[in-house]
Amino acid sequence: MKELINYILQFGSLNQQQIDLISRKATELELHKDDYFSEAGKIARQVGFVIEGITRVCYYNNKGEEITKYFIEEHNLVVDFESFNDEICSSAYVQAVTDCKLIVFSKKDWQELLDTIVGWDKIVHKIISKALMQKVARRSPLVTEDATERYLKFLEIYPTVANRVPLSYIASYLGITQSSLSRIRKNIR
Amino acid sequence: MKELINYILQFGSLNQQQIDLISRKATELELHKDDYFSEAGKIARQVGFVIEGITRVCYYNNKGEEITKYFIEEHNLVVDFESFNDEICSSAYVQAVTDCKLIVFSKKDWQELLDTIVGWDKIVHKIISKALMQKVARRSPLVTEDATERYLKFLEIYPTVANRVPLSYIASYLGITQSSLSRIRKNIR
DNA sequence: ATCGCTTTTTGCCAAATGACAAATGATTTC
DNA sequence: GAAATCATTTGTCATTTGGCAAAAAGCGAT
Repeated sequence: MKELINYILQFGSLNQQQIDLISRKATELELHKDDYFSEAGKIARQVGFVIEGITRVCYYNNKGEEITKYFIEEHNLVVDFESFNDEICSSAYVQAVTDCKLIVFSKKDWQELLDTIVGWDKIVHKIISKALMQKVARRSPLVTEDATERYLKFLEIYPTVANRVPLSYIASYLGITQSSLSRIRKNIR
Repeated sequence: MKELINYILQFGSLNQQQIDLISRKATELELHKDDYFSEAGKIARQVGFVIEGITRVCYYNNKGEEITKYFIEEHNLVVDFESFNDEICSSAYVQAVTDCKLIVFSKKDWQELLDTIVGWDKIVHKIISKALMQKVARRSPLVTEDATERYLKFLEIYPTVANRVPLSYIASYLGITQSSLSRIRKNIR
């Protein structure tokens, strides 16, 4: 919980009363490897914060291949923001890649925080904007690189992820095949 | 100007007085093809709105190749948001790809709008968030596709752009070579 | 330890893309 | 309108990556 509060305080200040309110609304949630946090075709009902473990957002393309859109590491918000906010069906799955410990807020409690805490909306906006910018910053450079450089960038971008997730997830994130990635890994060492 | 106001009103409501204030702060700016709106190494000083023409954001990679990060079409905000907001040096160029007509706000005037118009910050946040989500949504799918499908997706994503910008810009946006793109175009018809 | 299952590695060959250079086409300038 | 400049297309060949299948390695359950 302290971790969540510290994270939030990076984006704005809160008094003790506000912090207590947030803490009271928060619930712990454990996910097992491969569990879904939210699913395509459903409406995201929770905002989560990853305390431990790695999650990913993935979808299926028109060939039925499973594609990893991005990974979400410890100390990040995990939420299908569009779906959660606008109450529209999601087009992607949010899945635990390892066993995970999360702190979650229900839609109702989240709304209550927005209504009660002055400046909470600004903090949330900052958090979301930063996350979105990070996604752009991580994705864009990959397109223009060859497979090896993509993997090297991946290692920079997600230093804590590479050895904790299946190779196939990384491959689909990078847009290369498993076999190619396997060969690339071999050549790098 | 009407165009800008209509655009803004999609994201929230404003009374006539507020609209007038925005209109008074706005300045017209014409850019010629290849002019820079903002430059790498400098701090972005203006927020713009594209009335006519196409701009792009580009940068140079470690091999000195010029890479187009994305295009900005008519009726979109054009601003290096991080640089403008945090007053840090930009790492990218914002450039007119065709002759452009923009409406711009100086940093000072923009700040005044934020201070004066209740709810302006929310509207801006919405606009920015939407733009960022769009960037993610446009970029991510490209990584996992082959060159031909990337170009087809490009045509869907930027239907108004394909025939108005140099092939080389599109190629660098898609992460393929000019020659390949030229061949792909030939094969599609 | 062994079996069954999944993930990763490897081999082989085909297809896609890149690199480089030359030719063609388009546009600007004088 | 000819020359110069820039953008696009095309040709040739090398390299990278993908597709497919089999082998090897890792892992959990019994």
